[in-house]
Amino acid sequence: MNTEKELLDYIRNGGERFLPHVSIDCAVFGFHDNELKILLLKSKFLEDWALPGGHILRSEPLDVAAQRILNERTGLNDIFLKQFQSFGDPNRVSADNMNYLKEVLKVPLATDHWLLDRTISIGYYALVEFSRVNPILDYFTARYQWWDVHDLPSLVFDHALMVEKALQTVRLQLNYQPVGYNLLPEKFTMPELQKLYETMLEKPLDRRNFQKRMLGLGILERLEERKKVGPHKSPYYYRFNRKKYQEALSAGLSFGF
Amino acid sequence: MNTEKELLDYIRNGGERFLPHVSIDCAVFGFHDNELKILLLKSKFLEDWALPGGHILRSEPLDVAAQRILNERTGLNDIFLKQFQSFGDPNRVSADNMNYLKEVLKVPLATDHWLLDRTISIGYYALVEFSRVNPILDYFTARYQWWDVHDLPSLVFDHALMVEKALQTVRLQLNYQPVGYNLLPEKFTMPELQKLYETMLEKPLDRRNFQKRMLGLGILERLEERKKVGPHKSPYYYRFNRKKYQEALSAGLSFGF
DNA sequence: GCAAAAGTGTTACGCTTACACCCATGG
DNA sequence: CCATGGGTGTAAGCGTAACACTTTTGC
Repeated sequence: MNTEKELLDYIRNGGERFLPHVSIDCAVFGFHDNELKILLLKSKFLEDWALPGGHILRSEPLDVAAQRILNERTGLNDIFLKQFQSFGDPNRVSADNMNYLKEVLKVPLATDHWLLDRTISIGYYALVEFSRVNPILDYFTARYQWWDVHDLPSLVFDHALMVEKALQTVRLQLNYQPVGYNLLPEKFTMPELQKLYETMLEKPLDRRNFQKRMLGLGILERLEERKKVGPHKSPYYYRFNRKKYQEALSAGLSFGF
Repeated sequence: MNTEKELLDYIRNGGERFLPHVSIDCAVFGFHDNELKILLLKSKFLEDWALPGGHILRSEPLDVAAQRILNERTGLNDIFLKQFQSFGDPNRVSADNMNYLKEVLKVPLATDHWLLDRTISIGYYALVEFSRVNPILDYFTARYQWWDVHDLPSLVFDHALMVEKALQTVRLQLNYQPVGYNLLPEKFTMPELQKLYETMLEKPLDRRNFQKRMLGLGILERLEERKKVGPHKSPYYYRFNRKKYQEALSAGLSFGF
């Protein structure tokens, strides 16, 4: 949807290509500056910020739709994505909230229009490597911005609830999901990994015990290279051993937090 | 839907009262004879067994819809119900699977009929007290039956997948959800409670450690009464102290399994 | 009296936590 | 040389798991 023409076609005829009454919204998490961040977009037509989302093609599986929607917006492929909950409050998107469709776009819309009828949204969360995301603007979107999850702007519809539930889910699954693997770059230091877990768990961890535990899982490889980052000893780089990580996850790995 | 007339009206005009493209299916778990059971129904019009399910009223919240659907089928109120996943494979209900609507009911249906179009189903699981369930038949349903989760019949659509995911979810949440509270009757013995956990965890537990752990949680009350069940010592009855159970859950209770 | 199941307490082990000193680097 | 942060091992304590004998009951 890069032109007004495409947008109008989407509004008028999207109901033929997409499944009405259902949508997908994605809480995209990244990690940067020792903060857990979430990617939000600002529509040209709404005051508040929103999760990236979209509709499901008529014959498209849900997981594929979520991947496609994020790929169109971030350029990323093979994103770590998990469905976490569906949101269906009948007033989650009020008629008022959709008024921009009529007013801003000057398009006459029937009350049973596919975009105005009640819509259930399926919530996905994504874990991505912060630096690899290059948001792609479309005709709908004014800009993208990463937000610290502790300091969010006002969100449209029920998206604040979605973020809250996505966060809860990620935190609960921290012990069993490859959170570090997906949120950190290829190479990272032990203090960086620890900061990630401290941020997720919202509590400080003991450096020595943390390192013992992580190395004890047998899924990390220490590199020769050290990161040079200031007036002190340089930390080693580590990377995940993909194969061993996969094996450990299959075998019921728990990080023990 | 107790008469053919009501059923026909539902098929013809249900799309006005219910939200199309979305449905709810419920995996109802009970515990009996030391087995975890699931409640399935046999439609008059299908070969295979099915989870109880239904559609969402146009302005009804999801959780309310799930409660209503189960209440209509089991007579139970205030059921412990949790949404666990939405299922949206485009072929989860094939056109062939819906042929019964045309053939058996002899109703001419357009291809864009609200019941034939692709439908996303929101999966809920319920934990109920086995003995309190009195299934209510309607015009659609031939009968209900409890099935051991290890020995299920052939299921319609993608309902086998739903049962599998529901089971996974229940097992994962065993430590944080009041599983015993909802699956057992008011009064129960310690061996019964232990059997429930052994069934859920699929492994034997030590009697003494189990009892210590459960009593240590401070949510059980021992009654004077003992259950008389055979040529051996009679076990005490216990019941949950609701108030303390709620407090413990809020405080982040974990059973430790 | 015997078979079957329930009531009960103690010990050992392992895992988790707490904790401190030395080293490298940049300014 | 000093401030900052990273690398590393050990000891104590707590929680979990292992384990056996006695009691009750029905036949």
